[in-house]
Amino acid sequence: MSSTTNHSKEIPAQYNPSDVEDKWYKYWMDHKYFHSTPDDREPFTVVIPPPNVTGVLHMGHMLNNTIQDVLVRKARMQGFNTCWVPGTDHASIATEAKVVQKLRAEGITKGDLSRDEFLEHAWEWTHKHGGIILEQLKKLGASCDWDRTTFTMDEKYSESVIDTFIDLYNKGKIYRGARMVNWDPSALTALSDEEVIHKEVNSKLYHVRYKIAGTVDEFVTIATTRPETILGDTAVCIHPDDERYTHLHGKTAIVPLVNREVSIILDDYVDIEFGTGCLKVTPAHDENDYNLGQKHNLETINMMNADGTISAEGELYVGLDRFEVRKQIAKDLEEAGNLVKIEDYTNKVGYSERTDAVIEPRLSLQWWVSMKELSEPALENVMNDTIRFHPPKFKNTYRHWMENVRDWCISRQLWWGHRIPAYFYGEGENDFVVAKTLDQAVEIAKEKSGNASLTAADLKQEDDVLDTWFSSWLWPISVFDGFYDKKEVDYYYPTNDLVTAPEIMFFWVARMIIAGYEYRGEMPFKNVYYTGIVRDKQGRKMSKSLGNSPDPLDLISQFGADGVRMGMLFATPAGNDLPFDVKLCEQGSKFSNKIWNAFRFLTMNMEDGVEYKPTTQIDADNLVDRWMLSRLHETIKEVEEDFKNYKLNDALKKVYSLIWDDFCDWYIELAKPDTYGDKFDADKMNVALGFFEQLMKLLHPFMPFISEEIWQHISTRTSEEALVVSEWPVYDASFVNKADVKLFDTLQNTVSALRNIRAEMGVSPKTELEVLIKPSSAELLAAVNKNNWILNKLQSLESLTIDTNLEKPKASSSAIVGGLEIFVPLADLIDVDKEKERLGKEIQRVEGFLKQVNGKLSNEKFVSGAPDSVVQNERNKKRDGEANLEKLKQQLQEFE
RNA sequence: GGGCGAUUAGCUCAGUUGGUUUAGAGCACCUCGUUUACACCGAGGGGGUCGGGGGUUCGAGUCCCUCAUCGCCCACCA
Repeated sequence: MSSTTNHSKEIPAQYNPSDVEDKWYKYWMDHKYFHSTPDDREPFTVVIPPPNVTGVLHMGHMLNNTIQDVLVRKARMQGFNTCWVPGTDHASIATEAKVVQKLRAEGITKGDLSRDEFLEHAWEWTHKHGGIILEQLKKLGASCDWDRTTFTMDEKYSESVIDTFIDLYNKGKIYRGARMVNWDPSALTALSDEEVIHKEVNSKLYHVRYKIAGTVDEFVTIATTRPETILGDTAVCIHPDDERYTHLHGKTAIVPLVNREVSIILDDYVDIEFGTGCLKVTPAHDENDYNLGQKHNLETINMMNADGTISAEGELYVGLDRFEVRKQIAKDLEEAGNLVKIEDYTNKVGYSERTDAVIEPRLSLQWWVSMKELSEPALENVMNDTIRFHPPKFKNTYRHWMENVRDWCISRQLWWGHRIPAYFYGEGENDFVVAKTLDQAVEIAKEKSGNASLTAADLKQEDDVLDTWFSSWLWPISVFDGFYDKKEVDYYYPTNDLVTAPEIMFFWVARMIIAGYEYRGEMPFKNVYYTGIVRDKQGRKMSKSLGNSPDPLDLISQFGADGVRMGMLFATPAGNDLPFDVKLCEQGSKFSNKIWNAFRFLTMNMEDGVEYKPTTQIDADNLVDRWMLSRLHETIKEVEEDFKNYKLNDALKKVYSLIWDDFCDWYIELAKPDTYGDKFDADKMNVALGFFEQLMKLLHPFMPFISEEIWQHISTRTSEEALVVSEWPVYDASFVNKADVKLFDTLQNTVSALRNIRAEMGVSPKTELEVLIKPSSAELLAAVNKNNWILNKLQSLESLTIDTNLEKPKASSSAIVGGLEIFVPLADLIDVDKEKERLGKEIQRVEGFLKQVNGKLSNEKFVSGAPDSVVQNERNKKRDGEANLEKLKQQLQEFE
């Protein structure tokens, strides 16, 4: 395909992305451009936030992975040994829930199956749906090293998870203990604090009176939102200083319905102001109550089963669901005369992140990671910017969490995941050992129990698996097999950029940092880029359940991957939500088409049989070439700066504008041959192609497919080369000529002024105008004279007179641009009223401007207080403004 | 209840340490236009007292206080 000499081939006016995107992805893959192995170059490493293995691509993934790909592709072009590791997460609870659901649809309940049978189903499900999402990422253009695809339940990876558990246990950082946990009665497992979502709900506050023991009609009234827990009450609590209840000190109360006599305890935990100032205590079903129970030695009545139904210990309503009981017990309390009133009440209730079930505080024996010490380096190194957050505002959130970090509940009563390597040899709470294999466990158990005759048959492994995040916190290390083979991890670690959503800052980011310092003694990544949330037009988060998310693959087939990437990036500063609108993708695909047509146009202007070769050797005598080169390098510099600050959308907008506004609207327009039917001369074409090539390089990280397609057409290259691995443009200050940019800017404004006059006067662009220009200096005269062809080319002119001693023509339309006074005599065409209106508007504008300037200058304190340069600048503004005003007024007088 | 962050054109956002043209961009809107790529285009235009109030300063969209609205995170008030 290299610089074909037959250019007459028909190129369609519409760019069709699907024609080229699959082709180039395959090409990149076939040439192994995404594959990385350690070498002498500096590495640039990114690890993907592993999506759920059975998940499907949603808009959040699109945004997240587009950003990663932009960063990775740019680094690759800059010559880094770039390695973007893809993979998937086993997503313990989410995947297990899906498998359970699927089995239920087949009439099988989880309880009917053995652990091994269930896992067989789970693996089958995983193999069937697993990795679909990775295939979808390829459509987006993600340049991952697919040879490194990792799954958190791969054999080696799993080994590292288990070894980490054992290591932390041996260090005393993991312990087993009975605590109040967040219980998900639907998934039947404990959850970490982070997996609980607190939602504000409208509920009821039930006021219930408990009879004082030994009295006939003395009562104490408590307030509760969960009346069903009355069944588990083992005390009533009041504040010791509450004078309303002094007479109850030392008394006991009767719990309604169950008629249990419980003591009235005193504790300053009670808020006298809240409700009735009197609290019922249910130690087994509320964390605060549990603490009170510990303190006051209260009995615990576990009145609820794991699935949220009432247990035998509850005595009443046994087997009924908690919410059923809530309704029923209110009625029964009322009948019994114990219900005082029900108030509407708003409070926060915890829900399971995965199953949306209402969380039940539940006393149970779980495994915990002791977090305080582990998290210290992780806190410090984010606060001191060793690890940089983008945007930095998230440091606050991070600090707040880290400073108040609580121990991490890592055991889950599930089967899908890494099974905890603990083995029990007895019934006691501490009759267990932690070991990598059963054999090792036997040995340790013999020692710990003092029973030398223990055998493998006496040991029973813990049923629980580990929290998914207990495996993914090792991701930046374990994807390089970093626990067992240092070769790769020493090269690739620490990784460079992590791109993820702020919602998993605690689940994942913080914990990876913790694990990084614990196991590598170093940060896992240098930068964390937090993306926003993709929302619909109404501001709602896009989600499957709301059905408000477009299918990413549909979008790609409609607008092309390039168009969709553009659409996502255009409106996304780091950390800000993205209000998604397909119009943005449409804008992206229109941009593709614009670029395509620039290419098409150049191709149409190639002579058959001529070999063209893009060059960066511009025509030094041509202002337009020098201007375009300056603009290119100015933009390279700005884009570099934006990348440094992770302002990808700003970088993209600058590249967009450079291509569309500067290159297409001005450069190509001015490069067009003078005469219809003529082709470009070869030198001019080669310079244009040279610019185009540089532009495609700048564009490539954002729109990899169309840029590669065009590059392959225009560049001279060997068959092994590709844009994806070409050299990123380097800023060169010597190519930026400020004077050229300014002069060209003045000429652009001159053209705009003439267009404005035509538009306002209703003069067709084709009408040939007589134009007179009066430059304010001899230098400007020379410069404009030399480049008058630019005006001639962009405007249909009958004559062009440039003279510093110009006589102002009568009855002309006029404008002032930079140091140029422009006159267009339009004797018969001119509409005097319109011209007066035009001038009047301009005079008004300049007068308003001068008023402000004069206001400053007439302020004695400004003149004496402000720096000289600022005052001088205002004086210049005044001088120029007044001169312009004078000219405008004269021009207006012509018509009076 | 605590903390953080926002509030600039109809919409989405830029606006670096307060002082280069009486605030910029894209989209949307209005007018004109098929001129040698592109109507998925070109040209021109309208539109903002920078959330309200107060303060610091010669000077504030930019700094401080306060109020209002919105968003996010955290928290064991039943």
